[in-house]
Amino acid sequence: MTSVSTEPRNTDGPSPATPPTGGSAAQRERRRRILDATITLAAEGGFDAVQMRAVAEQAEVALGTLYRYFPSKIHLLVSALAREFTKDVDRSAVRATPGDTAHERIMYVLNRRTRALQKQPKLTEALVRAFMFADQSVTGEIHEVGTSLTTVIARAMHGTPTLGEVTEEEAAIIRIISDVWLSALISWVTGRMDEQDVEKSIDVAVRLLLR
Amino acid sequence: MTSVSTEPRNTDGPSPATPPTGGSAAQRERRRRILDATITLAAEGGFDAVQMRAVAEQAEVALGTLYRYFPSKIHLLVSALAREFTKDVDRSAVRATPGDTAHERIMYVLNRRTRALQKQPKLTEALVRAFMFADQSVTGEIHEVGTSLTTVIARAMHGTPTLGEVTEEEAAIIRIISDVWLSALISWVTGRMDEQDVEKSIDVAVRLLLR
DNA sequence: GACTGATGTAGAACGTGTTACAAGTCTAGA
DNA sequence: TCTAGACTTGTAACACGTTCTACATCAGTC
Repeated sequence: MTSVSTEPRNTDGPSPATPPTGGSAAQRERRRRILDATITLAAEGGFDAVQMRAVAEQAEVALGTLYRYFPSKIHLLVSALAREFTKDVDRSAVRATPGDTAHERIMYVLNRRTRALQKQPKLTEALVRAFMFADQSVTGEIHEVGTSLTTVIARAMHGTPTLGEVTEEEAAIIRIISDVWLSALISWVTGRMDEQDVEKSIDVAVRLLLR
Repeated sequence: MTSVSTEPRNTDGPSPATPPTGGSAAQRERRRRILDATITLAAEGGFDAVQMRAVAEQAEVALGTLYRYFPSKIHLLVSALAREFTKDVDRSAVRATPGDTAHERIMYVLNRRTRALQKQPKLTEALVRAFMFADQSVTGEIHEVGTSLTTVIARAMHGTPTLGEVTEEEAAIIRIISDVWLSALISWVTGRMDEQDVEKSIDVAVRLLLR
């Protein structure tokens, strides 16, 4: 039912016309309201419920303004995902991850995040689908999400909030784990895996990669 | 610009109202024409160019008929992908994969397929995006694609066209390789990786998993 | 205080996926 | 052959992402 733009657009500037930190206080406030509305609607009804008119109305901005801030529905949802993930990264910087081995720590971090997402299936569906559908014009936001994820995994791998050097090999392993995690998440969102399958598949991947 | 349904629909029957092999000769012929038109349009203009009205026109069926055969654009594209992959599996069954080690054979198979896809970037974009965006209602077609992929990798791993027993561990490794491959393909489609990155990332994953 | 350019608002308009409907056509079985 | 039912067709209508237009507001400058 819902439509989704797939054409690159807004090619003359950075993807979010209003980046997270720039602009006046009123603008940052509008941006926050828009993302809040997005999360609320997505949590209630998933991807399809995030309708641009509904977001605009709930955030109390005009439709044109919404599009000025986020040039497409996909940008909007991926930006929302990036904001959520960034919160998580900040939290993970505060204290060491529990667990005696890299395997345990990585599983701890990923399972915690997985379970948090699974508590809000509609929201997760909306965010993950948007992430996967994103095209070239969303590169910036996608990259932000990817960075958050690898940072958190790298911290868990080393067991310290401060991030030391990461070797080539470790970086490769982390990327693969991210891929498996995202893949599992999609499978879960689309009903092809249940909660246990997700944890299991990540566990196997981590075990195979860290041996 | 393009719209994509994300609601489950056609919930009272199997996803493709007309499965690949059933129906009259005329129906199989119509199905073939529809998928051919889909591939042609996708190869020319990617996901956005696969417009349902255009597919119907080129396949010389009515729009309603198109929807009777494929209940949504996503079903249509994923079915097209499944058909292409199935062809590949059939081919891989004919002769042994070249290469002295499992690593070499897997890389041979995946690289060959990757390069084939990269020769038709628009087509690949359309098929991969549809695959990733697919929701619950497309489970059947998705599963078909997944099976093709794992079969081909399993054959390459063993080096024989006939498929012997696959251990739990091997199955897990194959799934992870599939995940990495699909992930890399998406990154390539969306311009976040180039050809070499794709091959490299798969090579690293296979090396780490088979050591 | 008036001007100007950027920003925001309200709402219409457009394109494409999807659905609905009325009428024609084909097929199996009596 | 005739008929019931399934299948096709052609076309209109609808929903929602996206774009466009005309006007209002606001911040900074003279």
